[in-house]
Amino acid sequence: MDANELREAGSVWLRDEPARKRRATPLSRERIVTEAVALLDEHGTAKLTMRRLAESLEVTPTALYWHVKTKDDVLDLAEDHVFGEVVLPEPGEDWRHDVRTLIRRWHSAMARHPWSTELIGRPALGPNVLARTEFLQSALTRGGFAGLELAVATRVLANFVIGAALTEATWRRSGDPVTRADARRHVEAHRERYPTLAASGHLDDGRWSDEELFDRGLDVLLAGLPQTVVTTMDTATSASRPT
Amino acid sequence: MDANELREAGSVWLRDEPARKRRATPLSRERIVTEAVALLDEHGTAKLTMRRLAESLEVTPTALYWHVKTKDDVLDLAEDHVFGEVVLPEPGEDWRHDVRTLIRRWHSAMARHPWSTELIGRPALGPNVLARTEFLQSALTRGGFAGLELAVATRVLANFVIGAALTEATWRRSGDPVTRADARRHVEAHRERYPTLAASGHLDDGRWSDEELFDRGLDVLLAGLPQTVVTTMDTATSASRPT
DNA sequence: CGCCTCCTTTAACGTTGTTAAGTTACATGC
DNA sequence: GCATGTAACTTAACAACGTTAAAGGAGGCG
Repeated sequence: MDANELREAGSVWLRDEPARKRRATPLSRERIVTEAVALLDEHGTAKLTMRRLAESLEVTPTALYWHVKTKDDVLDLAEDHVFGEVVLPEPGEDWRHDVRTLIRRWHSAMARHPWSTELIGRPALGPNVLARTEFLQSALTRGGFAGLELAVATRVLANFVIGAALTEATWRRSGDPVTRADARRHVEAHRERYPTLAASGHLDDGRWSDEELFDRGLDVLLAGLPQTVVTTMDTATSASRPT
Repeated sequence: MDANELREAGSVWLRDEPARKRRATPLSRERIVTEAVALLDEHGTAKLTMRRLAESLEVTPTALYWHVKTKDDVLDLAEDHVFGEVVLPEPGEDWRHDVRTLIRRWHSAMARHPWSTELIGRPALGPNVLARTEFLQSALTRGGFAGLELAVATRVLANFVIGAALTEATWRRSGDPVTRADARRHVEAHRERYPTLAASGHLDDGRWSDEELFDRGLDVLLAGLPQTVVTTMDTATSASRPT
């Protein structure tokens, strides 16, 4: 900024020498992603621009484009980075345990980076995503799932994690200003329209922690999965099928 | 565009009279939202700009700002519009049936407008969203859920719908170009890294329809919900709790 | 010394959301 | 029937954004 002014206004002697081109630690795809994640953690997706990202890296915006084709690339890489944070458990003898800890770690990784929920809409076929799916499916396979049941189980679990992360992020975001209190007041003002909602305290804050709700929800899923092999004779009474 | 050229170049007589300001059907918040939804359906979120929206309504971009405070307002309204499309079932005697049809309709509404999954991150406390939550909670209450269990059940179901809609939208989007085939080829090229994935055909296309996977998943959820009242003595053995 | 490749900068383009200030059409009060 | 006011819209402009084209310097190699 002021460096620019100097360069234009002053005489030769006052100008600082041209910024050296070879950086001490040159830019790299990895450094870009790391910094992007940091910025996203701090300010969210809306505030991440190529210019700000470049500024944080002390580089011109256009320098990024040598390492990365487009901004979407950065976002894709950042998203995959989140999945890279979930370390896969050592497969044990209890597949339920494995599934459970994987799901928990996955969930907590997304909770650590709430912006990842906004980015998950984009085609996610990065290596870390695939590795995680592989682990999940292999654990379920060990549990006796196959074919359609395997596909259903995979999706149920994945959908739950993603939905939970998204819900919680939204919940937390709308809790910042008066929005939350507003909604609660709105519900109570129209009690006749939302009787159950008003009574259940659905909008109340710390009534139950996200973690507890998530864990109990995971219990529900695992209890509902048809247990064809490991435990026979159980909840196999797949619910009735009304239309 | 050419109207502009005329106005500048030609003499007074060649200029067309200034566009009359009072439109036949004046702009309104509702018309804006309707048009926005149509554009979103057609081109997705990335292509929706205030200028394009204005153009479709045959109005100057800035005209929108009289009816709406910001672009985010438009998106919020569009999102709530989607929820408005899911008609609440008539509460019957079978709460499971009610829950099931509500969840199904909710899911299909989001599937009809895939862009809604990208927008669901934003604080969603619109009237239609609240009405839907009220219905869901009241049905569950009739089913005997209360307190923590009610909260858990609500979240599990909501998370499932949201996660499913998002997953399916992503899946469909990444199926457009060669991306999907690329991923499959990548998995098969590294078979040693993804043995289960390669064997299960997780990336295969129409192996099972989204609808079937969703319905079966819903079965799992309903089967797993603790049935405290309707059916006693069941899955209450909440699974083990490893860390 | 000259050349080549890697990495970065300077400059610029078109597009975006949004604001400020006008301008017109119509309703109303007198 | 005329001024006045308000609702609805336009013109003009801004800063910020993603991205491209072109140039230029640093270091390695001949």
